[in-house]
Amino acid sequence: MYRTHTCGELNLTSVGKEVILCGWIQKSRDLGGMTFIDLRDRYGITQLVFNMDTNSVLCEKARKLGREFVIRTKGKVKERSNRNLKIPTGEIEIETDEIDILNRSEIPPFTIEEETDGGEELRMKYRYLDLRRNSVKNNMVLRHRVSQEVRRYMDSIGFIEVETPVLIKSTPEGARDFVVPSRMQPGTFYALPQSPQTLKQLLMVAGFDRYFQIVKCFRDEDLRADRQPEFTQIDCEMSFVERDDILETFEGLAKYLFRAIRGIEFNEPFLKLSYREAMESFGTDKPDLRFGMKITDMTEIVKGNDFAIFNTSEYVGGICVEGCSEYSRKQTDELTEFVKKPQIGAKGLIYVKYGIDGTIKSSVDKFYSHEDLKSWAALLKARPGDLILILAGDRKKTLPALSELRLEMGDRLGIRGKNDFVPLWVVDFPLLEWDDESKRFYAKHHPFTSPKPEDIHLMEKDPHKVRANAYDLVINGVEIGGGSVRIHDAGVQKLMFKVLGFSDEEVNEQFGFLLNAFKYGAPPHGGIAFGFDRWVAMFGGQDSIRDFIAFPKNNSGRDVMLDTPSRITDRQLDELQLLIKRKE
RNA sequence: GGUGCGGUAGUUCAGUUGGUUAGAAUAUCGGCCUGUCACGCCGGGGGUCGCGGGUUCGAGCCCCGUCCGCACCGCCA
Repeated sequence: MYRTHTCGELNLTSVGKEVILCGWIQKSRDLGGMTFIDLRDRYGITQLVFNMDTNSVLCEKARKLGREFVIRTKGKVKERSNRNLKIPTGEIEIETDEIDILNRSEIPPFTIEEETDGGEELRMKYRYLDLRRNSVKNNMVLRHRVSQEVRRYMDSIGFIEVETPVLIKSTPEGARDFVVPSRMQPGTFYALPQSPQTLKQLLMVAGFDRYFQIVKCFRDEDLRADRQPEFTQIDCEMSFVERDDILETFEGLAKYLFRAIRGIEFNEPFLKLSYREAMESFGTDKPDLRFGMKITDMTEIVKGNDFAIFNTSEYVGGICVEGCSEYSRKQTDELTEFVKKPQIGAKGLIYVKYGIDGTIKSSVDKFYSHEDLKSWAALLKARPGDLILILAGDRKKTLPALSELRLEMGDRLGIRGKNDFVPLWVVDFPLLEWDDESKRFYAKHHPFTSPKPEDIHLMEKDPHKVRANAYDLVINGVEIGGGSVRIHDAGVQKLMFKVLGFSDEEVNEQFGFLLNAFKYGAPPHGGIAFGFDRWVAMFGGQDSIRDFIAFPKNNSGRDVMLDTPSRITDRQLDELQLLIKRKE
């Protein structure tokens, strides 16, 4: 046998066994008369011991092994005289008879340890070394486990996994497509799917009824810590359902995963919040409900005094921060700086400190009486000891700013616990969104999302008001998934394209294949897609998805290990009949 | 496209108002060390201060440009 055991499995019950282990040198400790070597593989670390008295030749050989050398070693399992209870194999060691050096290693550019000294850029360049580290390796194992559990559960409730093509058709709606030139039809291009949306709908027309796929999707947009140009979705679709059937099915998946992966039980149904409620109470369509601190509309109560900002603002809103009435001037100044950052964009911050002794102090004492401030406190349900923070301005900017402020205060108070999970459904999104630049409506979700039946009559005369049969699964302020009931009626689909300003020719050219299919008996259907990377990162307790992807791209979409995107040869360009337009 | 922060030893960082030979830790190399497991002790080597220009008697430090990285805004149906 090439190896008999891994480096993670031997313990006191194995004492006396002859074993063969393979792995990488994690570290060696040379004490002169004896040398210890930590041998590492995927499964753990086992200590090898060499003694000058018993085998000086081998001991000298062991001393010369460098970090990350790959070796194969034979020896006998021995109980340690000094135990290391920090590792599972810490009660035994291998008394070594033989070492084969399978491969040498250069000195790695960063230390391959739990707490590496390597920066992110370097780790990405040498990702194959970074993946040797426990924390990153464990993330990959977690990812594997989640995908296995998804498949197990989806299969158990009758969903079948179907692979859809990766070379598909570009559509100008939505995100930018990654595009692949065709050699056989020069001048034409495939596009990589932003999601298999239309294909899964065709599978419904085909009668597949319950489909899912763990699938790569591609979007050529700028990156973030939680956004990669290629990412993985759990893509799902089902037929003969209405909205609540879909929500129930995938709430089941979510609950199953939380139980299987984190051992967390959710006995109650997930909260459902309408888009409108979410915006009004939390200033965002993906509220973090691990803590309260709801936004209160103060527009009316603050009007009528001489404070011009409040009188002229379209919207005034506030949050009540428990137990922060003793915030110092420095701290409130910091918060003011925070809301004035360009990304937040508030003009200023007004505070009311409701002292523990019942006194009220505010930054607008000149304009409002004690009674006025007391009535504000009552509206926000503030109690002595609380701090009220108020922003004013355009409703469209102020609510999101309050949302950011709320999250900031949540962080400061330490009430966004890494191990707390609060899922909810956000429902009844608007169907359409007005774009000022192109002076037209865009589908907020996508053009196949059905309007709520009771709102269809508003489609042409009041498109703003039409609500969609669309929903997001939000956990801890992160959009984990989103979907909708689709349009399966040709008339409604035509109306939708009309409102979006598509000509018949455009519709036909871009979506003809789908509308054709709908002529042949499309069942009512709907579905959802989950951001797999985000969900895994959330289970792993982190915000960035990068360390849950084996070989991620950097901030500017570059793979620094492969050093790509990169140029192709002139010959390749010729075959594709492509010319590169060079800037002057 | 924009904003902020950063780029100094293999690595992570410090570097005072612009002023001797640019430091620390760690890694690495050599020596000593028989129970280490963050081994310990002694010693050594290691620098295009991202790049280009400017100001100055003098620039790691100030100014301009540029490249790269991270976070965010726009964008992400």
